[in-house]
Amino acid sequence: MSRAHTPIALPVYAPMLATTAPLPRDEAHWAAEVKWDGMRVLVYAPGDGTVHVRSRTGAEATERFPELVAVAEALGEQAAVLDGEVVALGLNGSPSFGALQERMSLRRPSQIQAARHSTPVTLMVFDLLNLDGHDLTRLPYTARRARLLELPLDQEHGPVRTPPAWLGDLRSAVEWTEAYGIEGIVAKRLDSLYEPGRRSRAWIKHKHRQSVDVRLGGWLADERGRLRSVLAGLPEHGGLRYLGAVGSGIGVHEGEDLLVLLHHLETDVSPFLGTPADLGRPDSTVHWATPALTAEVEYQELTAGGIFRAPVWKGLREVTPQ
DNA sequence: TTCCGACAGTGGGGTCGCAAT
DNA sequence: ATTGCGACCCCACTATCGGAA
Repeated sequence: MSRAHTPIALPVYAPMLATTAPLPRDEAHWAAEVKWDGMRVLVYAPGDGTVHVRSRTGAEATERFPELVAVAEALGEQAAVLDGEVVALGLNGSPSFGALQERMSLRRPSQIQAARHSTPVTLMVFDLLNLDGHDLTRLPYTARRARLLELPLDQEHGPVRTPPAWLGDLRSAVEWTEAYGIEGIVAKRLDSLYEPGRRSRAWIKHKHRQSVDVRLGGWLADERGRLRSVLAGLPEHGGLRYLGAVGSGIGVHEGEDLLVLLHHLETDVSPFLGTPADLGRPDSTVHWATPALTAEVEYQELTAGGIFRAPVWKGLREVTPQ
């Protein structure tokens, strides 16, 4: 079978990060890629048949995704450092972060082996940082992409993909990803270099986020009584269906104002249908409120349990109906 | 002087796996 | 057998500080 080859020394890289910002107008100078909803990884293949996988923060992740040895098998003696995202496909065939979470959290080898079949993962490769020991980060995006696409990574039925990018057409990318229910896109400047460890403006992420008007049925306070987050829900069957706690986006001043309003509405009984389980940190105190306040909340998606993922407070609505 | 960029800290949802109960 | 909690993953945002523009 495959002979062991001499590994090539590969430098350790930190992944380049994207900035959240409005999409650029000079589309011709940009490419768009799908923003995969999974786990960011750098894959080091030194050319000796092995791979090393590291997470965004540099944590060792090789054992968690044993199927990624496919990278080494595809490359043979070639050495490379790849940047990509590990995703798991849900029942509908599109990437499911929930499905991936179970995979990436597994640590015991026996559990991982069992999960390889029930929850297979795919590596979506989008950048090439090093080839045969030669650093490519100083090459522009288009050149790195060209070198990447020359590699025999994308094999039929394999766990490794090199998805195509839209060149000079961000609008199509936005429409396509929107239509397919994909998280969003990352726009990348065609002439940009790879900036390891930096959150660069040469990469701009654009997400399709949801927005909803919720009722406030309570809040979580810290030890000193200050507002940590508000408990949101939607009216249903005479009560509130719990949607989650929202804290991000509430400024200090706004939080103080909000707390005054909520105190006037405080009640002893929960307005939520059933008791929301696992409310916040243990050192938070729970307060219930008559759900008279309406607010706008933005979020990424609902989890399998029907709870906000990445909720952000947008503000109180002027008028509360009813 | 003003405007970033980096960093630390805060808020959220979630999983596993080990230690304490 | 349960429960608590620390590690890690994902995410958005706030506040601050120092240096570049």
